Amino acid sequence: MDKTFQPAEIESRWYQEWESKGYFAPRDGDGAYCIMIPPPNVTGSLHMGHGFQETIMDALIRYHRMRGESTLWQVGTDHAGIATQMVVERQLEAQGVSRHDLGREQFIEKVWEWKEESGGTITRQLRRLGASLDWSRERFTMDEGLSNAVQEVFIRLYREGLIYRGKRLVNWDPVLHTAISDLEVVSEEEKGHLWHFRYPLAGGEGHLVVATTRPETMLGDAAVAVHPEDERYAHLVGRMVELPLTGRQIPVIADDYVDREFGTGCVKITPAHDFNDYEMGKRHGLPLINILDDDAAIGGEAPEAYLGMDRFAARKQIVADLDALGLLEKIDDHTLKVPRGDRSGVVIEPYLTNQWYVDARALAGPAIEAVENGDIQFVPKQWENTYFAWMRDIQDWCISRQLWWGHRIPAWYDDHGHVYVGESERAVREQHQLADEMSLRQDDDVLDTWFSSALWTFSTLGWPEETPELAKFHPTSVLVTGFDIIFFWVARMIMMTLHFRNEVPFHTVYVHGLVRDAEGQKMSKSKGNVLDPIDLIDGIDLETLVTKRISGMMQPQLAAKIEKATRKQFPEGIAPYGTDALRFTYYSLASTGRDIKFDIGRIEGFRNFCNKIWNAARYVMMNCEGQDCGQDESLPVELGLADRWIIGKLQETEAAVERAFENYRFDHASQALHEFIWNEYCDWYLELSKPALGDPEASEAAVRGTRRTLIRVLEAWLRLLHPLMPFITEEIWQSVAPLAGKSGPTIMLQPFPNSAPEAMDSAANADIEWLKGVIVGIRNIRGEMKISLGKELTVQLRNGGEDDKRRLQENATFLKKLAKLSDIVWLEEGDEAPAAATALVGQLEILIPMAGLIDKDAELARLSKEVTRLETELKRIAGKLNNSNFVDKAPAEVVAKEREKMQAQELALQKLKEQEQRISQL
RNA sequence: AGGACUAUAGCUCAGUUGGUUAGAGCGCUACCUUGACAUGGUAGAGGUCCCCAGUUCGAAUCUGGGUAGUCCUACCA
Repeated sequence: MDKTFQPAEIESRWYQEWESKGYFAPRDGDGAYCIMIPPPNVTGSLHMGHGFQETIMDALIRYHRMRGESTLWQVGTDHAGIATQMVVERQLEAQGVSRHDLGREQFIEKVWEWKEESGGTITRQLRRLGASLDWSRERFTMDEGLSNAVQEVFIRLYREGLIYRGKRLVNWDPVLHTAISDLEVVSEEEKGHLWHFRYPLAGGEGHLVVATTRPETMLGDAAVAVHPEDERYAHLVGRMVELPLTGRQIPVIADDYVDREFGTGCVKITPAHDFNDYEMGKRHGLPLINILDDDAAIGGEAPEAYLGMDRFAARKQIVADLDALGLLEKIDDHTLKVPRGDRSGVVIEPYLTNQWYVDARALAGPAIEAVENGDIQFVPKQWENTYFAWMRDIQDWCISRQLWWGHRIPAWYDDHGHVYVGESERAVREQHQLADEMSLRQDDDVLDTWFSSALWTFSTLGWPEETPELAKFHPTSVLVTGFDIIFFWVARMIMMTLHFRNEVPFHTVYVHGLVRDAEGQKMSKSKGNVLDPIDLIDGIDLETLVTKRISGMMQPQLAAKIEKATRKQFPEGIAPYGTDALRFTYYSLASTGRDIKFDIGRIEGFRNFCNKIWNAARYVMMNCEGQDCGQDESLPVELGLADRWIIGKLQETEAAVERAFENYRFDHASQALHEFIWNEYCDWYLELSKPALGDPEASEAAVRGTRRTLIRVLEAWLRLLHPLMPFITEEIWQSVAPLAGKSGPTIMLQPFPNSAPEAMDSAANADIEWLKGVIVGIRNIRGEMKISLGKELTVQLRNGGEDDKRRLQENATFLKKLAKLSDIVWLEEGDEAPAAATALVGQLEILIPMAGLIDKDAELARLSKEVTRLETELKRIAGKLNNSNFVDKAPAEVVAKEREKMQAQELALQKLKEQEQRISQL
């Protein structure tokens, strides 16, 4: 074995082995366990958030696989309609070609080409993380099978009246030329203006003033509204005003939606270009006057003078024209929320179009109930509130997108605009007995990508066929996801699955936090703070990292800033840490919090942990390979104190890890393992094993017992650690297992360790704690008195009880070795004690003679520090015990515990004071 | 505007049902290349558990109020 752990070669070797041997596919087992991967964008690449999520799923999957369950981790990607189409369009653009030049069919071919070319990135990355996904079942939302499922669902919902088509206001992206759902619109506060315009009253005696943030929409105004109880304007309700620039007259109406306090209290109403105005328009029977075209330039029923003008140019023009007419009252600065498309970043326009909708309200009922009655549980539970809040106020879901890349809507129109929904044109003709010569035209639109991902849990298992996989693995066990897509995806999956399968898609939703950078900032390409998990695994030099971060940016002007920040944060680039260290870091961060700040310091610590594991195994192998380590069960075995202790501690750790897995507390699992392996197994057990193995007087059975414990405990914790650190555990396990009497081709398929409570050994724990106490006491004096470790000491023990005496007798060898002692003397009562530095373990006094070693003042200082500490502590306890309320009301055992504590501390204090006095007299 | 979450060591975070001397990792200080490991060892320093009040014998933990921050939902033209 190498002296340091070198992950790179080990990782690729083992992943290939596992995959080629088919270990990732479900095997027969007790019960089924299934996780569906939240499908990443097929043309995308993994970021830190993915890494975190995949790593958590892999731990769960490996854990349940080792527990003997029939385990499926379904892999797949989604087609990411808008994102992918945008990428391909941009590529074409670079060649000076638009998608319209190519035409729909050719364009889609190009997209498929791009998918073939770039689709491997994400799956390669998943493999690098060690994800044990069943690649043989890989699916893609645009696959034939999944497309069939999408079509089936659309048709059935349509026939049930749960999908309808309607002309409504939608969120229109004027650059992407498509409708998007409410969830795809992000509103951020931006600085803008509030323009005040005078609208003259028809008849010519005066005007009223309206305020607007979007002046250009005035071309489409259909009314001016005031509050019904607003006395200032009561006399105007029912009158008409002249709408400037349009030659139209519009009425003044009363509606209590109007806020009297805001602006002038008069609101211009533009039903075709504002969601609230649309609703008000419906209440008052106002006309919908569209004044935009698909590019959000002025169009529709707008006055000719403005036709074709871009909306923002028109805004300027209209303000200028009104000003010229003397109708501009004033312009105020105003901060407002501007809705932008989450993909394009452009300002979204409410725009009147024909779209397809899902009646979400109807589907929401059962979906709410499933969470209320516990069929589905969120972890942490608080996310259920988020879910309920959204579901109880759910809006109909606009599912049509004016894109080419996606599932085309299976609807055909005749020349009269009648719509026919069915599997194909032929099916539609047959069903409705339409003559062959009658022309039919398929709907141009495709479905929202989330429409197909909503079917993910069952469509990937073969639905609408009733496959054996569907029967076995559905409902799935747990969904692992971020809270940012509870609405987008989780809620919609629950609705669709309940409707079509009459069962939940999953029993548990584990909601994890979002990975942020070290400053707590969200990682994003435009901020230039993204980290590629693969770069943490393989390492990356600074120049490559900088280039990677500033290339292909939407806003190249930020490049300099990003370069500077990157050079500052990673002056040396990023070192290679390996997959296991990265994974363990993720787990250690997976607590219940919402934000996960990724600190590079953590991963370095866990890389060191990997090295520790590697070297511990190296030590064990050096001592066990080619030796008798108890493989022959018929030979006698004697277990020493340390052996019994570490076996017990292993059981405790196994129980803690299991509990952590059951509660999705991966941070607890990683902490328990880290603590056990480093602070117990390595720091103490391995050190204790050295004198045990080196003891010339030890019996063969005892040495065999130590070797057997070394190797078996190691073998067990390798399995315990495997779901979190798959590679290093596999590599080591291969050589360790045979010596521990285990065999098998891979650790992956070995049973997960079960805690055996009967092997926990409280007597051994107590003895080891005593041993540690004595050693630490001596080391402490050594440390503070600057006595080098090379100097062997003689210590004297005094005032101990029977237990102390026994423990000393049994462990003198260990004490000598670990505390570097030449001799230990037990002082009987009456024996003369020299001037010495003192440590206490319970009642037992440990004396280190000062002669020539220890400075009087230094020891006095040390003692006085200790005395002060004890006195403070004693005062606190005494205060408690002198309080009759405490003594009367607190549980007897708590009081007894405090009394005990006080007695022990008093005794200790007394001894230290005596010691202080004695030394000061020297 | 409504709601949620967070606040613990210099930094990143644990802290189960109220009773610990409030913990870990990283960082820091001192010493140490001893045969698994310097990606290491040993020892150490470091905390007003955001603030105020309350409940309680007892509060980092429970309740109320406040402050700061983050996020979500809905928005006033």
